[in-house]
Amino acid sequence: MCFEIISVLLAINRILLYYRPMRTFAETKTHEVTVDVVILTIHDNRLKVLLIKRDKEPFRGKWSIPGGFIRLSENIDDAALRVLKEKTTVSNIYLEQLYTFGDPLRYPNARVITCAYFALLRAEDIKLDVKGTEGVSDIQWHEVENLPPLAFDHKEIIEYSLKRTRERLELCPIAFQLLPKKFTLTELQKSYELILKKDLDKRNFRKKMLSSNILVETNEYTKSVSKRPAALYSFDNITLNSKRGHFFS
Amino acid sequence: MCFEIISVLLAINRILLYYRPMRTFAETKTHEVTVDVVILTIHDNRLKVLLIKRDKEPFRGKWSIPGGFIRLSENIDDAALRVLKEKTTVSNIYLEQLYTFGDPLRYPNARVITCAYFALLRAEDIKLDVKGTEGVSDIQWHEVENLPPLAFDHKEIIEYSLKRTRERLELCPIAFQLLPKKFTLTELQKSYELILKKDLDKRNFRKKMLSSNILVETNEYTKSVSKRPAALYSFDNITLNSKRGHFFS
DNA sequence: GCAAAAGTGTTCAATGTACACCCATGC
DNA sequence: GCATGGGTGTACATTGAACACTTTTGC
Repeated sequence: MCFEIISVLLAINRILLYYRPMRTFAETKTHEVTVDVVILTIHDNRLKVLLIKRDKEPFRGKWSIPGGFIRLSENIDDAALRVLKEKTTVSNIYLEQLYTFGDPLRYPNARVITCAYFALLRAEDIKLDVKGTEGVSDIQWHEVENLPPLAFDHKEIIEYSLKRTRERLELCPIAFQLLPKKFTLTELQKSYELILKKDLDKRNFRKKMLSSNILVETNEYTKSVSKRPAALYSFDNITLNSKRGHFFS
Repeated sequence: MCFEIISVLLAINRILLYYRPMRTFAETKTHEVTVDVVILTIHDNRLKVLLIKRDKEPFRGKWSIPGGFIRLSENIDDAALRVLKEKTTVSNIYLEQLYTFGDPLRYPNARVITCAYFALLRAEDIKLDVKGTEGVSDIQWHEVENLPPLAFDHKEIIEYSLKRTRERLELCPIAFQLLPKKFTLTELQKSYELILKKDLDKRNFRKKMLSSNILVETNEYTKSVSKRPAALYSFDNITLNSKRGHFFS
């Protein structure tokens, strides 16, 4: 008898938890846990982050990085990948857990802890498509140097992802993940300069890249206007993977 | 009227949530979130981790790293510090968020996501005291090279903390945090060797340390048996802090 | 022929690595 | 006087940093 009452109450409990409005989160004894993914790419010689415009409270009308609640039976990496797949056509993606942000005041009227990830993508692998994404009125690339007002603590999260990307880049050539499959050395150098926020010496950069044996000559060249064509390179996955242990120590 | 019923149900809900047994966690719509702290030190020329013996299910009788649930109004760093303070007399501690582990199967019969931290402490700052710590039957240092069977995924968490400590040590001299306030160069070198798991050249090591200007001569010497006394050094906090921007990039 | 970006080597400084012997002390 | 760990310097290799001119193309 007692057990049946508790079962009924638990069932009601579950339903209430499911439909409770945001503002009651803080009144329960639990935290919500989300993943948020900073998606970076390089496009038009600019380092850009994918932002969505929120069409629901809180922060309706503000921009934010894509995210979502972690499902009960889903591990956190899979949740991040799911968020990523909603917005992109992923393939051989660079996705890394960044940091977990959990200030009690980061989310209004609720305790929401977010496990932040960052991903490096080729711009060509992105589909900018709002359809089917509930609560989103727009989706756009934004230059990281010129961000609009952001929801929650997403400005801090993006800044931290840039810092981490910079640290990673000093150890291994992850900038490839941001470029088209075939790229010129100048484009590669430019991507390094955008991430590291400093100019690099052209000859030293090329020497270092070419001596690392991770580049493959494609024997193709750019066709451009009024200048010398540039050699296109691609990225030696096999050599990189064999060096991964070294690059990532 | 409807509001009152909901209020009563929510109150019952809160009570039930508070007292529900572990096995019903997974039946609710929420995750539990904990912090776990890997506490490292060097003692008797060994790298050691602080473990507690669990006196409650799950994993009763197994060893685990100290941890606890994050309170609703507490940020995650504070929760980690709270766990640390229960076991130690902290002062100027090195505490860093490590990684968030959230495999659905890591915790039996519940979904518990844990935000792992690691801390580097002087052995002298630890109090090994079980009193007042509910659910703990023992607390001991264990050599990281010789761990007992551990609860949950704590073996993985410890291993990851060692990897991270190694990476940090290559960038900045955090090994100080593990040693007594006054130490010999040989002790410092030994701590590097324990963390990096490789032998270092004595002359090169001393040259590097002494030229970095982060060591202060105390003009004190060890008094030992049948050997030459060794100079004791301490750690120049001022110089280190001014270099922190550099050490941590 | 000119604008615009591609491509190319050498020199120097700093840093890391290898390596072997004398010193101070307690017993 | 001997056992034990403390303390010391040089030579070489590797890596990073500075620096300016020629080449190829489209117009």
